[in-house]
Amino acid sequence: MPAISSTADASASQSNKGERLSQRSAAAWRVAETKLKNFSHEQVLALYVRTTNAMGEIRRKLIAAGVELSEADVRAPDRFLMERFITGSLAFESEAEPSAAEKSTHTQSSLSAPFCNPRIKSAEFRPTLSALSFDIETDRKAEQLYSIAAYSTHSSKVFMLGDAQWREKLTARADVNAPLLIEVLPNERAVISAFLDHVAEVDPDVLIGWNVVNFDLRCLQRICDRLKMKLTLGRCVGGEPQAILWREARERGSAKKTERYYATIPGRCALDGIELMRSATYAFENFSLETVAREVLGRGKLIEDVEQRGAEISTLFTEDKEALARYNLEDCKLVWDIFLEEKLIEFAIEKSLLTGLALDRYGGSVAALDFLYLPRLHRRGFVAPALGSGDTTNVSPGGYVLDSEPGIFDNVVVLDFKSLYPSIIRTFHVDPLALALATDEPRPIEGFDGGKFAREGAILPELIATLWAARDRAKLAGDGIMSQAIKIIMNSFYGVLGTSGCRFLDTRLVSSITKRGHQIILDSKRFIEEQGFRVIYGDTDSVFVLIPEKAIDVESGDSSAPAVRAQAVERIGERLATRMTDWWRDRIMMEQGVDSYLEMEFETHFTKFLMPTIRGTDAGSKKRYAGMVRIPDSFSDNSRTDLLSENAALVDGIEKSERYRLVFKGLESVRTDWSPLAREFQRELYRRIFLGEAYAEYLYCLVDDLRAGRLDDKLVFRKRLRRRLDEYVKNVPPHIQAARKAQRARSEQGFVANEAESGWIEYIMTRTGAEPIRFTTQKPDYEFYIERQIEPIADAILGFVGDSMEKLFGRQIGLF
DNA sequence: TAGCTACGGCTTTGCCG
DNA sequence: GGCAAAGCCGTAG
Repeated sequence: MPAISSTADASASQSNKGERLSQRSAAAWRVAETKLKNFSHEQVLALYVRTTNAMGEIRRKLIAAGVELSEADVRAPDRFLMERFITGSLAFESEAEPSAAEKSTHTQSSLSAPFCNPRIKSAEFRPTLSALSFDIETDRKAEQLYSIAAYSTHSSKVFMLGDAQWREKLTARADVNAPLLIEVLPNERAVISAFLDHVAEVDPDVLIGWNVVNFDLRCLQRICDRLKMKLTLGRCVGGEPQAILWREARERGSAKKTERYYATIPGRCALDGIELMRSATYAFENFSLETVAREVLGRGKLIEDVEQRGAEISTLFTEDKEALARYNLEDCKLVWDIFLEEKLIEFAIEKSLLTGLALDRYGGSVAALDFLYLPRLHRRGFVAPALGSGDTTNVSPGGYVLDSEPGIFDNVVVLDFKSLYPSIIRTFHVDPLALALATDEPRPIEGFDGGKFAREGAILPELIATLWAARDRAKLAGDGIMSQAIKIIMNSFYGVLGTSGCRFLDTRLVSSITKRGHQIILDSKRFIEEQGFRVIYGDTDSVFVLIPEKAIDVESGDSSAPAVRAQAVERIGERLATRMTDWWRDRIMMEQGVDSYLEMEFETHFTKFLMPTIRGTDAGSKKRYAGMVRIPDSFSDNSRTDLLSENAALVDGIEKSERYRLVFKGLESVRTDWSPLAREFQRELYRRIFLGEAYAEYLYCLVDDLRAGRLDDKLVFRKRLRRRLDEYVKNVPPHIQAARKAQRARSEQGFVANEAESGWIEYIMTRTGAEPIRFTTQKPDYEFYIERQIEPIADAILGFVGDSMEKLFGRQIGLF
């Protein structure tokens, strides 16, 4: 049975333009769904808006466009069902299997309005949303509310618990020009009420914050429950401000540590900076507000010792409320400025309009594919398979990683295929519908693992083409946000097809992508070698090509100027990429008779490049390398405009010296579970060796300093606990030993589990093993750090310059 | 309120004798 | 004590 079946559509009945879909029973939904077919594009959009809590601007535009919206439309939390309506999948899924007659009939759906992405169709529905950033301060132990700070375009204010004396003191100081407005209130209830009034007055579309749902909102909710009051942060319905609706996240595996909740705030939406940045593929050392703010804004929190801030906040609350208010408000501002700087709300809107999912849905790749795919499928008269019908017995491979040649090289060029997987999908018509239709076709396009694809009728390739074009337009228009949002969605299609959570799961689809990728990378390597070049490495969609001096001599006319030679290398790289693209175009046309959308491009020129061996062997490593890239003279640092581009500078561990930047991939210096000592050491040592500088003295001094205790602040390991502490039974690695010691120490001191610490452990290695940094007085075991952190890093590169730790320090480093 | 696989390094654990 | 396997984490793409 084909994965996709066709069905005859019910013919259009009478128009039901005023229909309101407020009923909740499944039967009613189903009836309404059939009526949906008669709805105009705008009306369907209106339904969508309903599902996304009706952000103010969209709502106003729809109203202006003559679409009626009831209060109920604004409130309805049943987004999931509504999404299904829009995608047209709900009514069919639960029905019996279509008859043979139905299967053989391809009827066009009666949905007349063009049903495509509204953002791409017209800019008209691109909304702007008003925001309010807020942050609470509490006594962590007793969960007493200290203050709530709120920051928005029009006003900033701190609502603080305090008695009449404080009130007098602080009010007296708050003159008109002071940017800090503190309202001192006598009890928690009054603080919350004042805050709720403030929110109602500002009337923001979105509430933003840092872990805002699962910390600030949850905490406020618990306090409200204790006070027996309603947390009415929602917009008004019938004059009544609405309370938050909570839904507990479903448990996922046994690794889950703490419960998580989703918040529905009628008429508004809570956007969490952490989740949003994660979904946009930002990467930081960690996602603490301190770290991200330092990285993005170049400034951090107001309290110095971020580690101990729990205690400091309590002290400030009793002794210096103004300072606490400033701190509290500054956190709001940091969040606000991060959102502003990185255009996070705009990103959320673009993503939402592209995927059809609510603004505060951060993952949802499967649902996004449904949103984009199902309407198109439906319009062609086909019904998608239900969830769980895919065959999960066979697994498809992932990307192909070429064996590497270890060593230090000059002039290595990286060529890679632009969006390889999307371009494979596009070129070879990898698509669920095309797979189903291929059975009727005399000469389908060949895939892998039995996959064959029809030459006409594929949906996914068309979808990618549309997105691709939209992305090119966005890039041209300088719209990095849009471009990034599209890129994420395009790249998610492949992954989605390989999960049992996706209705289209099929190994033939996945293998036809990844195994085609294998063929492409392997044959590309062969092609380049036939051109007389050495390919020393490659991963999934890239090849690393060594450019010999001789070729550079020829290309540069025997120039010795570094800039001229670098340009020559670049030209050689560009030329290779172009030839490769052309070669594949010809070959694919010949073999399969389709147009190739594969495009190889020149990516990077490493003037120096290092490929390590697998430790303790002579074999070249994979997914670990370092290189030096020349920064052209004309380079000007436009601060952080490149954060959303392919290589976010600080994320990849790039360091800028005067004319070069170092790139580290996979090596210790980009691994957060290595000590800062080791990470800094690797950067410095590689820099020296790449630039031909002396390193012996540096190493001697480093070891000296370490043993003298001058580097004690760089010895802390930081590691995540991916499961609950008691679940580590098979193995108890060092970080777990440390975490258990910390847990014991805390309970002895009568502390409740520290929220900030859950899920992470910081420890050092001592003579008696791993010790939690917060609860140890032990001295670090310096020999451990020399042997296990310095030595392996040093030897990985020193071997290539005929040196080693042993040569530098003698047979026994310990005896030096 | 379900994207994927490939890979390396370090550690503990289990097994051998 | 020596060795291989398994567990765990973080990373590349």
